[in-house]
Amino acid sequence: MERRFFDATWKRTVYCGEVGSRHEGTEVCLNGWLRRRRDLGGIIFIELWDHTGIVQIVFNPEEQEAIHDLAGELRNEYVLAVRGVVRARPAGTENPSIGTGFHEVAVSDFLLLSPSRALPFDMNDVDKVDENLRLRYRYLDLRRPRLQHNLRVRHRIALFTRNFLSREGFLEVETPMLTKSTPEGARDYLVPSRVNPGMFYALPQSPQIFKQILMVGGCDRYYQIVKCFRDEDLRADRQPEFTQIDIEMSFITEEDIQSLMEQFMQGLFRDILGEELPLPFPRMTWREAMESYGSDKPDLRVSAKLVDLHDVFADSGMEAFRTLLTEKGSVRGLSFAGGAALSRKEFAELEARAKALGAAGLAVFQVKEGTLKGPLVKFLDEEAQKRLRATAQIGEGDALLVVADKDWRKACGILGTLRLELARERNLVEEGWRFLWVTEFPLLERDEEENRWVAVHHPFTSPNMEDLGLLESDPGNVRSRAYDMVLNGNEVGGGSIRIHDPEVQQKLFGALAFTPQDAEERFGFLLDALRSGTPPHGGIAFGLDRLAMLLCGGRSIRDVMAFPKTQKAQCLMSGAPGLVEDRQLAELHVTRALPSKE
RNA sequence: GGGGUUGUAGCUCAGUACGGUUAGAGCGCCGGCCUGUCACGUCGGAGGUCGCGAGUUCAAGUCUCGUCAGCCCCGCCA
Repeated sequence: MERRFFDATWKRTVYCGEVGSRHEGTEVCLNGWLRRRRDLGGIIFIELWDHTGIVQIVFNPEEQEAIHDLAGELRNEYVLAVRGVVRARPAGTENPSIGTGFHEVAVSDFLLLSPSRALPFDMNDVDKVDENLRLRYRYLDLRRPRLQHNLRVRHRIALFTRNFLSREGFLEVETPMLTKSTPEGARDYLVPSRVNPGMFYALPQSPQIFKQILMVGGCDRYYQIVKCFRDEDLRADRQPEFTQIDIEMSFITEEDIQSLMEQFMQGLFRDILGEELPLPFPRMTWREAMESYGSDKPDLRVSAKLVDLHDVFADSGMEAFRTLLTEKGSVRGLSFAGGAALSRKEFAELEARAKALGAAGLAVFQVKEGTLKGPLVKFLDEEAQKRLRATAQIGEGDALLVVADKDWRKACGILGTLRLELARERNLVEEGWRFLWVTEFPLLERDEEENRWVAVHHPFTSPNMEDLGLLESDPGNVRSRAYDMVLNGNEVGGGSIRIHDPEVQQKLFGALAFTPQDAEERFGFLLDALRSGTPPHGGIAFGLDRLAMLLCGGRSIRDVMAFPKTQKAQCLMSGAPGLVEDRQLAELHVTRALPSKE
């Protein structure tokens, strides 16, 4: 037979998953992958797949003998163009478990477009396959309905974002990928400059400074869906390159951006999931989040809260706690409904976990048969016991876990971790989408290694103007104008009102222990810009990958990225990163200095 | 940098607590039979450096040490 090629006559007239009653009796052309074949000796069925679904094709030797004979050679994942007439399946042979299951295509002719080798894993059973292999053969993994769905959801998120922000007057502006390294923050990915020997670009950790300068440049409202790069260790929700929805606005305060971003989320969830989010989202200060939930990104689906046991133990007979409290230490509790049933062994296991998190110990109170039990009860008089039960709101059958530490953040953090672990183990995480804003983060925190103050958010975040006076006297207690959007215990976005006053900016660089020359050298262009007529401005950035992950119900952002990297930041498909030739390095004025193997 | 976990046929796994014939199963692959299946059925066949390297032992998939890789977590991620 003459060799035939794919041409206009073989282009599909309908997607596989869309074959239905309206095509009955008409000839259609389908393009897709052979997902499964059932050769009954005479009649042959194949399932043809594309991203819309699956349809059954019938090769009947009585109807098309020559075509049927050729079909015997077909194998899984061959790419075919198939022509045939759509008809209702004979009564009793319908398959309601697939969308097209009441119809089939009686093939009249087909063209093999591309055969496939025997594949390294079974396409029909790919959910269980080792991620190693899935990443190496990502093009096969991508043919799974799950990943197809995720990529399409991700596209719809990006599309909704562009439509929403464009409608609200935002301008999408591209900022450079080859930019300048700044020493603050995450480790940079560096790119050597061939024409500037010894000099390096950095890939952006975020377009932060550029978007602020766009505000100085009169752009008023900017956004960008943009790749960002951070050379830090990976996690299920962290990749070295990831995508931000980056947003900045002029002449606004916190309330403006927060309420607009709530509307954005409301629209997005309506569009993607058909969910109606109630507005406004609750606001919570960072301090309250830490004290009540032991986290700066509280998961409100878990109802348990932490309590401050200062008043219970301040005058108690418990010497160690009393001393701790007089020295500004902290005793915190986590009420644990049903915890009275906890066995000695289970508690020991809990205590071990608390210690692994850095706790000196873990104490427990249990309410059994109306009385408070536990090793510390003997230190508490009747009054203090009453206060404990009232403060912690524990009743019959409940328990209270107690951690003491000289640092309240540590005590709360440990209980916050236990709170989540216990809730997950005991299925106490409620369904739903629980958003909130966390506000008033501290501006600065102490870096003990470098022995200096560093920015919690970034060095362009505006301090709360009321706290400006504390910048030199008590830097740790300066509140910032930063805010995070938190969803179900995930930080999905974070931003701030920026510093638009060059003097405040310089003051902050001072607090971060930059010399004036340092500041000028590194950020002089920003300071110059700020001195050139700068509107008050602020913004936010959302992690597109994390949002997509949550909206797809996934556990890892790898499942919403087409080509993710492994925990060692490698691409198993392409083999990146790889070695380069000496000639390339020489051009870039770079030499290798490999670590010696001990 | 640290802790945990996994690694046996192309894929998913069993076998390892207590070392002992020729390392098994299902799926996939190859071949035969089979005309309404849909995880088609059925008969047969090929397919193994038990991640890699040392060590203990008469004997190692199994025990010891090291190492590599995937995943989860801590540190880190303004």
